[in-house]
Amino acid sequence: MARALEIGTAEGLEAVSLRRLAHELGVTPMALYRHVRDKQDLVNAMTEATLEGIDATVGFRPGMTWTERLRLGIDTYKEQLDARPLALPLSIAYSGEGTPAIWRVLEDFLAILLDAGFGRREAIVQIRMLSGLLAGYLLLLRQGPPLPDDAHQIDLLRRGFALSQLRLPRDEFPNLIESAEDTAEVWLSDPDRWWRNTVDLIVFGLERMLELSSDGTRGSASELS
Amino acid sequence: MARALEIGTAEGLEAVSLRRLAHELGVTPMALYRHVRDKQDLVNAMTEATLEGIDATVGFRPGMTWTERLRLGIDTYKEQLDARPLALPLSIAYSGEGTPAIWRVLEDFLAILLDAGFGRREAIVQIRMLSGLLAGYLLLLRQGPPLPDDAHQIDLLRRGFALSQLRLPRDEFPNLIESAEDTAEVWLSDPDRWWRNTVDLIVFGLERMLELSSDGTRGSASELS
DNA sequence: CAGTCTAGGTATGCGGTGTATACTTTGTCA
DNA sequence: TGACAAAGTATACACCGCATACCTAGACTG
Repeated sequence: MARALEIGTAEGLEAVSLRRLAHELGVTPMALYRHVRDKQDLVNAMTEATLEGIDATVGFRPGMTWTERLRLGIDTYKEQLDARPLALPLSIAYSGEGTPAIWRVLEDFLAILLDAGFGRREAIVQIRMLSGLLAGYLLLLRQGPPLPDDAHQIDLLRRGFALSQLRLPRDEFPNLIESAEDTAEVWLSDPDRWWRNTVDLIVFGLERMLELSSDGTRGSASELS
Repeated sequence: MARALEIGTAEGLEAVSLRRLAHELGVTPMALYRHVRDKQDLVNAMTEATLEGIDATVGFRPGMTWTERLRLGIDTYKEQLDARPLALPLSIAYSGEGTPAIWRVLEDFLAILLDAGFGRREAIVQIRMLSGLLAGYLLLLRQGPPLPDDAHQIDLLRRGFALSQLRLPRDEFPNLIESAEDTAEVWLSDPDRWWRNTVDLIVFGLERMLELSSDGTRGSASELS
């Protein structure tokens, strides 16, 4: 049932309505309420079905350092989300208590951070932050229409983008105007570039937090040495 | 016009409908189409009106280092968004080319990063990433009902949260189960804590990226020295 | 076998949504 | 005074989620 739903969903989440779905199934709209309490309930079911099977640890191999596993895990997680176009919109609309797949990911990243040397509470805080940052970032990454394949088209878009900034008052926005063309190029370019940048920032940041954390531990609870 | 709209909006964005708004204004629904092309157009107008006046640089003073300005700017930005409950939902629904307020923020952060020593292109990439991360994080921060004031209520919620994890199979989720109570406490706690943590991570990450960037510059384009 | 019970499906209808088309009012200014 | 444009109205269409009441076919049981 939820399956036929995903099919009807292959063309946009907001196109999924109970009536539409019922019609697609050759059935009366109200029949769906035998299987689903609400529309929200439907959304939750869709979410859990979509997220099912996500596993950020697929490429892990024994000798990896924690940063290697973190990087690979984040990338894998992103790839698997990318392979599920509805994952993000559904996650936003989701209202349940959490799905097994999400707990799986939490567990795996928690293991990485604990292994890295974070204290339990610290690791959890980092995970909390990480999940927020990543989900949000992925979300933003997707918004707006995908770039056209035609290079000329892209160029046109960039020109428009740059122009709309060049119209700003020069004295109030000196840097923005100075960089308009660069900005257009960065904004409307292959997302992989900023994705790499983001992962770098997160890993570097976590490394530094770890240093500070262990320093702080020795400093405050100075029992050893 | 857009004003009377924000009023009707003080009680939830999804409660804003053209018909509702028209009724509230003592006017026929179709009358609104004299002032607005679409509902989307309305949303865009609301967005620009809501974001208007955001200024992340209010507390800046002359002697500040770039990290101080960055931290303060991010915090100020967050505060001003927090003061506008509709800012995030509206930003998601927004479909325009960008608002002056957003460009203002971009300009200010761009200035900070350029001053810090990032190259122009690098700075733009960082800004791109930063805006995604922050917007997403803020978004996630808000989802779910706000914590109840009653401490006992909070405790109940936490117990439920922890319990739902303790039900997981122990051999598959060892860390999650071990940390269930801590997780519940972190998840359902004052958001300021993870916010601080997030800002720290971003600043640390950027500092490190800056080091690498300048190293890289000297390494590749080794003209000086 | 007869009878009940129930999971699934149907019929009808209410109140809500955005918006297209065509018409009417009203205020301003030449 | 009359033209004209801005603002508002009337009506209608196609969609939405969902409540209530009714029906049907098959399984399980006495």
